[in-house]
Amino acid sequence: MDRYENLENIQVRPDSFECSITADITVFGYVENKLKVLLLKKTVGDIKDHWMVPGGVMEAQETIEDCASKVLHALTGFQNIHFEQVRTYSSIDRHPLKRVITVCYYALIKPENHPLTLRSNVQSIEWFDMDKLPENMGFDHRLLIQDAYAFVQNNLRDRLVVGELLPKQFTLPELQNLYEHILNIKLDKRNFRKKMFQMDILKSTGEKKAGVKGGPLLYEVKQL
Amino acid sequence: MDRYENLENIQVRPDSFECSITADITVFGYVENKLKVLLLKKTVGDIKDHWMVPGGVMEAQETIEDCASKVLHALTGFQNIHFEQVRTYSSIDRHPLKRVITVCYYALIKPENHPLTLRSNVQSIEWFDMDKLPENMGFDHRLLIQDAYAFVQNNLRDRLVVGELLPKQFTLPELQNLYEHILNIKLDKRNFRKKMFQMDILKSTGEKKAGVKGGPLLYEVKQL
DNA sequence: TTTATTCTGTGTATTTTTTACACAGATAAA
DNA sequence: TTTATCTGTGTAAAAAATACACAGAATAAA
Repeated sequence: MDRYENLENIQVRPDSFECSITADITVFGYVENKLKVLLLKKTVGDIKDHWMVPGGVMEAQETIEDCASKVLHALTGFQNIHFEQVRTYSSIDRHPLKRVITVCYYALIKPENHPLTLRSNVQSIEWFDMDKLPENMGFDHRLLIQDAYAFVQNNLRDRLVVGELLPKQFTLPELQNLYEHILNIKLDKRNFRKKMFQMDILKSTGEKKAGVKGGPLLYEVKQL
Repeated sequence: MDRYENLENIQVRPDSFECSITADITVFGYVENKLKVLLLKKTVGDIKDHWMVPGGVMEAQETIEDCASKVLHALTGFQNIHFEQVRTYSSIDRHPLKRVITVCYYALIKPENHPLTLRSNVQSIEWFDMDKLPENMGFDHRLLIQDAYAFVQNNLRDRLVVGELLPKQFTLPELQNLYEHILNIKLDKRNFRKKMFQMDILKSTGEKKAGVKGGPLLYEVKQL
């Protein structure tokens, strides 16, 4: 006997089952030489007093990407943040109120460019060290962060995914530190530079960064 | 002025917007030394006479993965097929009848293990060469196939993603052909073998395949 | 049965890529 | 002015990827 034998609700119809969609964005930041994740507690909702990544429901007239922008802005004030899709989660009981599936994204930003403010509906918002995530996280958000982190690590291996993690102009040691902290490994200075230069993605500004011993040169990402 | 200023519908509520979810599965097959995609035309629905990948709506009591299994079985009869998530698409007008977002998967199967039959609601079902996809494809399914194909190629580079594309026991030349056709490049025989052996994923059965000149050895994938 | 044809299976030399490694010059701090 | 810290650079060694040819096995043809 076959559990699918008499299922014919394959076709999209006006009365097809519907459920809510949310976009969740794992926002990574890089500060004090540590990779951080932005988490918040809401003042309202079903799982108060639990930390979660920014997320919220999609509406009729928007794509999920529109929704992600909207949500990020509403909950953090951030605007024009680049993000990429990671994965979609659809466990049946992931949301206590009703059936909700969520499409997840990650974003990389530089916290000092985006000071945290308490927006409406937000009780607390904080950067957490990747290795010191709080115990009480809502929904499946711990899994979600894990997956997003793995995704970022993979992307970093052959592309340049600095995103907004560094200021527009940065030194090579700064870039290398970023890589080391995201990949969680130690890199050789000369080999790292060799690789970056042959990727041909950096442009020297000719200027030196003041206030640092050694007087390191400032670079920026080449625009295509 | 800010387009998001007075949006507060972030929170999941009982009356949050809902829409239908579909799972679409790009099924790749490998036959006659060619990589193929399984497409079908339905007898009912909104875009008749257009080829599309198997897909259908998710219901209340199932995850999207459940849905993908169900849909695949309903439309093709295939069962116990392994598939992986590729990406979620949410353009507003992608479906003519109503708002539908789709979560896409890919699967790799061996056509000769899964003969095509016309199931209910299916008008035609066929394997198409990857480089000879039909003109009249429904929805955004051409894009969807492109993305799935790129995904498979990437996976193949460092993992073994034979899926079900080959029989349980296969020869090294067969495996190499598969790689060459998926990656669309020519590989060196000796180097390919060297790589496979040092990946340590193959187990020799000790038997030779009959009916082939040279008497090639049969291998199978090592189970962990 | 013999012969011809086609396919499999193997090792080594060459090139390319990756890794390891140390010190002089610049700047800030003392 | 001296000291301490950080930047910037090249080369040698190791590892990985690539290029390449022929003998043996099985089928197909004579």
